Amino acid sequence: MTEIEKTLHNKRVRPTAMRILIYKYMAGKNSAVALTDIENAFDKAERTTLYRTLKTFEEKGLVHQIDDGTNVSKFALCEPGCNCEIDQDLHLHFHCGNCDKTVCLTEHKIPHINLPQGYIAEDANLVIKGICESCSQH
Amino acid sequence: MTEIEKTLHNKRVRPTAMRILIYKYMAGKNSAVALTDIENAFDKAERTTLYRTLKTFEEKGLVHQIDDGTNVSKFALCEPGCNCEIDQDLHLHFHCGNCDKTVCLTEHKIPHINLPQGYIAEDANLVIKGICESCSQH
DNA sequence: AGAACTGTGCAACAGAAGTGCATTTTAATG
DNA sequence: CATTAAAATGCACTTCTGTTGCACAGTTCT
Repeated sequence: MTEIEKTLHNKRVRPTAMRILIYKYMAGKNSAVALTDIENAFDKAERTTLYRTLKTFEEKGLVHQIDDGTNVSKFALCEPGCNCEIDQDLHLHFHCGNCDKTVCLTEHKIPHINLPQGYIAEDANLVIKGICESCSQH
Repeated sequence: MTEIEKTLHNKRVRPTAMRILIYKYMAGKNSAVALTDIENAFDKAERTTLYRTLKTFEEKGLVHQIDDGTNVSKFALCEPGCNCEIDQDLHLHFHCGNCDKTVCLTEHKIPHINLPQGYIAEDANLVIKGICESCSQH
């Protein structure tokens, strides 16, 4: 049993061939991926399978969905300690307008905001847009 | 010349009948509107016209586009003093999961975030999700 | 082996966003 | 006021993402 199979198993996700491939693919990227990215990476892949796989991963707390403002949902693996399916891990995300990549800044949590009277916060999404580390060096 | 016509004129937007209607509609709402909302409000309206009208309004600084995480673009009128087409007015937005409305909290600016070395911020989007004022009273 | 369940593939649909082109409306000018 | 150029509008269509239903394949359990 490989590391990845163990990880899937720990999160109660049956480690099928496809799921392992998808997990491996995501683990190899340092930025969030869109469904279409995975689809293009393996040309044998079915959109539906990927779609449902990502949903399963998300439900089981293996990945989290990111809305970076591009109107395309992105996904990124959760950090080892992250329990975002129970208690949200509200880190912020950075979207580079140059290379179009979105990365998690897991060390940077969303600051607490005082809302007006009557408003109840349950979730938050903060995306910073600009130029990322590798693009700014050129 | 009405107030609205003056406002459009000041922003170099030709005040056509449709534009005045759209502006009036948005001014009457206290929450952000989607293109579909306007389409449904006037059944004579053409999607394309609305689409391009909103784009024009946005370019000329009459409205700002809001990405509230619903994957549907919303728009809201800019406040009188707002010059968000030049120098962004980074207030935050609140999306209510109950009534599905999105509102601007113009008094609440997005706090400054210290990014890691090499990252350059140009824009930011912060959306708080939860229960809004009027929904929490029931 | 057979039953029951889960995962996968195919086809199709829904909704939003966006484009090209012809026509109408508006503003500007003589 | 008639003419004309530019801007706005309406219509038809395309593309892309997300989503669902259903049938089939693969897995697990007894």
